Amino acid sequence: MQAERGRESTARAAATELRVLRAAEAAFARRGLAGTRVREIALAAGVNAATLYLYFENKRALYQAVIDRGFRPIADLVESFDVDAERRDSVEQLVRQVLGYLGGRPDLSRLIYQEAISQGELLPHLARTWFRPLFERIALHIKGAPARGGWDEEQLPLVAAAMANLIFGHFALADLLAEALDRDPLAPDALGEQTRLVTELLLRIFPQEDSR
Amino acid sequence: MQAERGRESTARAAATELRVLRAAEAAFARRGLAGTRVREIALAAGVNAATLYLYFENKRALYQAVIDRGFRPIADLVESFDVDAERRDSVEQLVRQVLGYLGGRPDLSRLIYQEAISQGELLPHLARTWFRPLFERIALHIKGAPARGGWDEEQLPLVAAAMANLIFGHFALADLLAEALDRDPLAPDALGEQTRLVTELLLRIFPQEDSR
Amino acid sequence: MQAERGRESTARAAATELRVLRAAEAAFARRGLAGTRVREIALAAGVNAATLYLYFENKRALYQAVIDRGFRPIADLVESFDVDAERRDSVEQLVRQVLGYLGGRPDLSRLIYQEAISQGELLPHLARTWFRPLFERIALHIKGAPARGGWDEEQLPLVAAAMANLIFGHFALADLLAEALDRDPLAPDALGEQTRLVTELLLRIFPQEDSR
Amino acid sequence: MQAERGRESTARAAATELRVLRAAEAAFARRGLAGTRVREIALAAGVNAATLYLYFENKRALYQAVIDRGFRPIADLVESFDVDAERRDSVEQLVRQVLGYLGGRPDLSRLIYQEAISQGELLPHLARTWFRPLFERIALHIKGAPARGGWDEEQLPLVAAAMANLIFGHFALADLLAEALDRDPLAPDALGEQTRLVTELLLRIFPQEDSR
DNA sequence: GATGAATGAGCCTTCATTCAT
DNA sequence: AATGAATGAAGGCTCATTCAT
Repeated sequence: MQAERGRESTARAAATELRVLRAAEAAFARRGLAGTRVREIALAAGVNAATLYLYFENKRALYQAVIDRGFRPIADLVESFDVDAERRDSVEQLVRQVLGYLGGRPDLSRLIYQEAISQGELLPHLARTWFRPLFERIALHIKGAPARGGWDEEQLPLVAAAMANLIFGHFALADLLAEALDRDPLAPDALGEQTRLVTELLLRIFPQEDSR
Repeated sequence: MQAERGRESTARAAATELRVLRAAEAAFARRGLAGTRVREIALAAGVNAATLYLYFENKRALYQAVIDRGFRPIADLVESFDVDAERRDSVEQLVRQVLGYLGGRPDLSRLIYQEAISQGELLPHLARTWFRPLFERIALHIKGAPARGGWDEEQLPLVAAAMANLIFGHFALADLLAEALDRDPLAPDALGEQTRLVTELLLRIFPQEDSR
Repeated sequence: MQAERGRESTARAAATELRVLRAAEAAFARRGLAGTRVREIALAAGVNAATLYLYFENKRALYQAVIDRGFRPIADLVESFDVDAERRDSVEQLVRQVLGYLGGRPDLSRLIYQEAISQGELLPHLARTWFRPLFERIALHIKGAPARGGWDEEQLPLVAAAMANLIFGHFALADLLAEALDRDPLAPDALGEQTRLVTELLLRIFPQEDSR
Repeated sequence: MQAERGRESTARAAATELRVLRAAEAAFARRGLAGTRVREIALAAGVNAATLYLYFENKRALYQAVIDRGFRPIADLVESFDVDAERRDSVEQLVRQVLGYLGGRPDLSRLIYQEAISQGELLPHLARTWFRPLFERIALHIKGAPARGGWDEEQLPLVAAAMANLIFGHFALADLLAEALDRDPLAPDALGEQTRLVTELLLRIFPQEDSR
């Protein structure tokens, strides 16, 4: 009984924490750390504001937890990038995978821009432990391509950064694009087109003989 | 005398208003409307917080004024885009011009993402009066290119959006890139390289016979 | 248990709300809505200013609540006026009752003049739902008196108003009278005399054969 | 020239000061010292807020000046009360004179209640230098009447106070009465009736053989 | 585990007041 | 004489956070 109750209780606690994390992710992504109210997160999570403090020391700690939770999967994805995946199929598949994940959680892209723009305290950590490896991996990939796609070596980091902007920006700017294009950039068909578009762009950026 | 006195007085007021607008632009760009404290703007502008209210009805009105002031020049720039400017020189020159302007005021790019991400009230206005024409102009430009650069007609809007991300994202993410690349993306040499990069990308995206 | 806890909790909240209402009544009566500081109410109530907002939406709502709470008993009193109470005993008893109530809460009389003088938003409501019936009841009473006390029908409303001034003014002007008469008009003996005085005045205003 | 300019200037200054005093009287009467804003007085007077400080040291001094200016005529009126004026004509004439003056400046009555209710700093001064003599004079008048109108000596001060309430209250409560009676208590005909009413009341309060 | 009640700090805004012109 | 520009000090209200229950 005691044990079961503990288990139940633990399960309940975990569920509550998850609800809080989800609500916090959405709120922080939209309005940033300073612009988000604790009560608003609590309301969206369906709990009392005081309850948040059972799970997180304070608002900042919750923010940190949101970032950690949100970006671990992305770090894993980056880890799995296969540098040798040079055929078109592979590129398109990879793009589809990445866009698919980001499309399902557009708040992550928003968080990146939030952090970068507001010079959040987590920015250095984010930049070094995740973006730097990502850029290096892309640069490595380009280097492996025949004739480096025609880019100078010193241009490679900027090229990598441009690619990141291409991918994440689509989601971060989704609302702006929706308004300007009269179309929802997060709808499945739009995501499909965006996948084709990015794939095509990548191939133009890094032309590969064997993919033609 | 009377008139001059009035002019002097007006001049002082105008100078104060300008200082406030500049300080506000920097602050809003970084932390958004909700995240920015009025006192912090006042401090940065070197005036008392109460002084802000001599020039702007409230924080929101100041925000609006910042947006209006910041984006009018961009709107003018868009207006002056020459659709027939198809030679490489022209493209590079245009890119240099745009990046030069944005590089000097990176806060404008940040404001765009802030507004888009936080779904600000000015977003629809911004999207319709400025981004939509911009995208249409770009699409028109692509259409005029031989074989449309190989893009389907329905892809064109997304291509235009991608270009916007490419250009503005560089500035919005500047701090993140600085941290990840160990290099200041706003430094003159970096801007120069970015200009070359974007020009090259544009030419790959919209290949033009006479530029080869 | 659950219920009791809820009741306890509710009891504490109710006690706090009551302390706030009392403090607010005293402050508003003295300095009016605009002249009263929220912090000063909170201080008098022994709570933090933020606590007020747990119970009332804003200062105006608190003011409204004070008025509502304060005047309901008076409205009930008016309701219970017995038009046929014509004997001297009855008149004196009624006057004693009214003056007794008002003497215990002189802030209510002050609130009336505050509202009337400052043209508060609640004035029309107060005038129509409470004063108008009061005046009508008094006029009815006079009409029932032999020869109407000698007043013309069209004078009756003004006579009723004069009586109201006679009664409420004593409390509203209490501090002025204290200073001018070197005597506390709210002390029990002064209230006793005032009761005799008003009774006598009423009988002169509305002479009644059977009361002589 | 110089002198004339000075004279003109002085005349202009006096006119400005008067406009300010009038605007201040209206505002203070309605909302009291604490509830009245300096800017609002300035606006109503048609001058810049800074101009007020050319004529009055601060808001409190202006308030004092308003009180002084407003009540000097009343003090004079009290001074001129003729204790021996016992015939009905005389009483009615006096009442007409007082009500006429107060009816033309209802803000004075409002100021009295404001000061008394809010325990203003000027209250003791007002009470001792003006109300006390007024009450004494009335008491003296009553004493001189045959059989004192039937009042005990110790009741006389309260009787005098009641009379004051009767007279000033009509103007202080004017807005409330207007709403409750559907009639403007400050209109000429209403003032006429009120004069008759008060006269009649006075005669009942202080019956005089030779006036019958 | 969860919450209602409470609060100190701080936010946006307004106020009375000053001063250079 | 008059005012536009400016500000220190509140004023109303909200926020993140704590704690008894």
